[in-house]
Amino acid sequence: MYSTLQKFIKSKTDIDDQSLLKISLYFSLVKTKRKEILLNYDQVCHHYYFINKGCVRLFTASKDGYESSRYFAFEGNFVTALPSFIDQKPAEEYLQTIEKSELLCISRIDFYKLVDEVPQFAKLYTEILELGFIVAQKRIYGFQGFDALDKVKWVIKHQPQLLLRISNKMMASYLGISPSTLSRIKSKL
Amino acid sequence: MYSTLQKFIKSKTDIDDQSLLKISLYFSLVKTKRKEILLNYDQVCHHYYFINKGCVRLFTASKDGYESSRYFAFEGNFVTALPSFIDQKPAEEYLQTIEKSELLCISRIDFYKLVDEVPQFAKLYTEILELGFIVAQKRIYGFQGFDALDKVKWVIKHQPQLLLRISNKMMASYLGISPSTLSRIKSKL
DNA sequence: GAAAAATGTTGCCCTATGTCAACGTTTTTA
DNA sequence: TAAAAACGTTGACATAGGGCAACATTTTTC
Repeated sequence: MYSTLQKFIKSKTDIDDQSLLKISLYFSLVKTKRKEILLNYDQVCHHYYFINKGCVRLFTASKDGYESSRYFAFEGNFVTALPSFIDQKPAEEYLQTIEKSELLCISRIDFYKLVDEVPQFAKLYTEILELGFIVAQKRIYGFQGFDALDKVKWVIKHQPQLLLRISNKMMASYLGISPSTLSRIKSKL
Repeated sequence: MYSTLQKFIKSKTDIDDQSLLKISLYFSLVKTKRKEILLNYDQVCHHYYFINKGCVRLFTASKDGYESSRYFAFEGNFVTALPSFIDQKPAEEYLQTIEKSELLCISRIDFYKLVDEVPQFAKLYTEILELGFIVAQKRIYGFQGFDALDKVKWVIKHQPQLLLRISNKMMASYLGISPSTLSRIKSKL
């Protein structure tokens, strides 16, 4: 149950087995169906998730139902609605599984407790933040000034796995283009 | 010289005067003209800057000279090309003052030394990362799916000071719209 | 495994916004 | 402070990509 998580942590920091076990035991297993909402727009986010299996999507929806996908996290990665998790304000975004998934869930309280008590976990958190920041940067700036074709090419180059696991509709909402346009572009590649 | 920096640090974490002084002494003063390049596209970023006075812009330029502004930092804030600073790879972006400025500069080596040696500084770094992440998020997602008018309104609401200190041209390159369009929109507000 | 629902594709038309150019205004430089 | 350069504004025009609808295909549900 904890092997993927432990492998992930070991890959990021030098850690003894005892600390690793201590960390692990704060995580509980959550099994979900596909399209299950983990966090609603108005909710404050109290959990961090590690994905053992499946895929989690971070997105928003405008009043008229238009969805805008922000981020997709797959096996072996952490995901949460970080701004809400940090500030404890309403998320203004949704967390949702897009496949049947197995998640390891830790409460915010326990998470920050580990950050305080286990230096390696603090280091891990710093690396998650650094990496998150870099990915977010690449995402914004990778797209800035791009037309639809360039965006698709960018994803093919930098996140090819997305195209394989994500529906066209979600892909389009991630790229900020319409499904029609995405469809037209794909037919010309 | 260090008073703004020290005020900033005190506002983020509980710290004794000795640690504060220790931190301060690693920073050296850099005075710049306007439009001075602090970091070039191909360079690896070795410094973190705190802005005592003035303004620093983070941007990229495509081969044909089109500039895309990423971020503007003003008095009392830290700024660097973080992905390059973290990974020590070429920045693929520029750092530039847009006004005559006074910066406090710390080398990457000293910066991480402080992160290791001064717990409050580590905490400060975590907060900078958290905040940076949140701001980057708001930036991406605030703009996603917006047309030009919505983007301008978003900035008026969330970063009104930008409109006062930044030229239309830079503002447009920040919003990802043409100066003409920005000009037309402003005339209709 | 049949019916229903969701998703993907494609054509037609339309709008927002880019490009270019002309001109006025402000800022910079010497 | 005068000349040059950069910037801002506005009009005419071109075009990428959105909206909608019809139909095809795939996925889900019972």
